[in-house]
Amino acid sequence: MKNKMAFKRSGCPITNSLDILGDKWTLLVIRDLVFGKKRYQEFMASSERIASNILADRLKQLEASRLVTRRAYQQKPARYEYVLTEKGEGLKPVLRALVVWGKAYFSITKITPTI
Amino acid sequence: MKNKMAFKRSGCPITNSLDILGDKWTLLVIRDLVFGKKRYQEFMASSERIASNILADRLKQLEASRLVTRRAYQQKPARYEYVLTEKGEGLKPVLRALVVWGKAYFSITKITPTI
DNA sequence: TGCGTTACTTGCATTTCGAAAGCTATAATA
DNA sequence: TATTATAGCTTTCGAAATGCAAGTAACGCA
Repeated sequence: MKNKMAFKRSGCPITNSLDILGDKWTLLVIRDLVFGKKRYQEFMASSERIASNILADRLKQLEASRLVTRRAYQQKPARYEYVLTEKGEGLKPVLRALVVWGKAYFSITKITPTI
Repeated sequence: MKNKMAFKRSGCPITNSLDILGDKWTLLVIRDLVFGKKRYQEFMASSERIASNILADRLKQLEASRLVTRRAYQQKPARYEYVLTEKGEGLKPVLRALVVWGKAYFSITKITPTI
């Protein structure tokens, strides 16, 4: 994993946010975390079918950006879970706004997450 | 330009939204449009220094997704401008949420857009 | 005739994505 | 004891996206 955006492109808060969130998967992982998912296989089970390597990469980036915390929930064998930090929880309004917009403009929307 | 996400990955409104908005540039172009920028060179002048081909591609995608309208503001020579549709304007709450989050968690944020 | 402006397009090297297969440690089962 | 299963990843490699630089087209102006 190489860091994708080590420098800041500008001082704009939108730009700073997109440097972390600006791709097709990161906010979906955060959505799952908001829904209470914690484990690797739970994220893998989502209907968007994220590739294993992409998920691992995103979880590492989210940890590096301090949006999630990784901790072992058991030893032998070591198993891990991911939890949103306060910074990560702070993205709920962004997700809510996306839900509102998505519902308003995509008729194919079937599932309506309550965040 | 090939279309990046012709099919829908799921019925989730967040997923549907990210199929259009999920990259590092699209929401920045929309931010500029919200600020009243209309012309190619105005978008090019933004401090994030978008590449010319990427800008052209994003404007085409935004038009295809019906978030912006392209129209000639003069003939001979033909010159074009871009304006947000209602669907595009509908993204303001998303941008506002990103500004709030970006301001809260990035100290390096200098510019504070008022959307 | 030559230069500047606007709105792009093209070429090409680098980077990222993504599907599939593989790996490691341990538990459960035959 | 050997095999299979489970969880949490990592590796490989071809395809697609990105981004820098240069080029193009149509016109106005000097």
